[in-house]
Amino acid sequence: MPELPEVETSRRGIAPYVIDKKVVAVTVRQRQLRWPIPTTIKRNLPGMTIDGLARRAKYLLFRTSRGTMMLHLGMSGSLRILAAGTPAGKHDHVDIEFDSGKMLRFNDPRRFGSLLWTTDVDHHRLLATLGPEPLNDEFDGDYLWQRARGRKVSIKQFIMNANIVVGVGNIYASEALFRAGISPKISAQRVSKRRMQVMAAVIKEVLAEAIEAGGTTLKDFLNSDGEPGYFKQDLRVYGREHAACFDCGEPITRCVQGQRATYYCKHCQK
DNA sequence: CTAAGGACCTGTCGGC
DNA sequence: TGCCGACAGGTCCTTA
Repeated sequence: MPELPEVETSRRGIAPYVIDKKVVAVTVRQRQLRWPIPTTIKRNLPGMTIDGLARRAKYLLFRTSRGTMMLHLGMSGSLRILAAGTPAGKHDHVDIEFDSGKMLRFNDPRRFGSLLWTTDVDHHRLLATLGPEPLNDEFDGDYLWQRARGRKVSIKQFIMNANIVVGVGNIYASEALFRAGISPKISAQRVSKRRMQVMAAVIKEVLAEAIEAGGTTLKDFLNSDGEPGYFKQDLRVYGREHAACFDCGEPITRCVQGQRATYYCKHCQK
């Protein structure tokens, strides 16, 4: 479910309900997520006010004067704002209740998500080595080209590497490569500087468009039960194996790279 | 250092 | 209907 656009959409959706709100209770029903939820959360969070809600890569950062709660949605996590006391269903692992009478509920069937606590977010090991945010100015074609020196890995796996650039998930990696006309299989070091400039531009474009489309998701976000696939109508190659390419009409190809599915047009992408 | 593969976990879908 | 394998929007860790 969560690519960067959806994480950003989630952040915007929940922000009004958590910022400047005081936590009155934390309920943990299942602490075995990607990592066990530390006891420091239940110990530190109640009584604290959420001073800010930021996003770094796909982590949501809930800032308090005592420390920061880091939340990652993993592969199947979702957040909802509900009235406090709403009965919990399957995979509703954590509730954070506020003095407003609302609560933030974290649901995650596959439990690849995580909920962590840190007093030093600037040096946290999971954040320290991350590459730039794709929508920031520091991320551009020159940067990509420079980082690709000596990299034999495929361009698709290269742009999905969070140490190079964060937030490019499996769907938008395929989508961006299609828009750039670049084959997902070519080695990163063999992509010219000019083409890397196109690469960076389309990554920004596709993520920005998806965040924009997230407005629709945002609306449903609070009252739906997390149906996936809001961006489906905009996808040009992802999930379209054998279907006709929108540009040339040739069938879309599916292959596997790094154990993840890749979709591309052999005719349009070289 | 890079690259490749396994690991974590549940749910759904198609085929037999 | 039941069973089984393949697959799913992430990413860290181990090994070579």
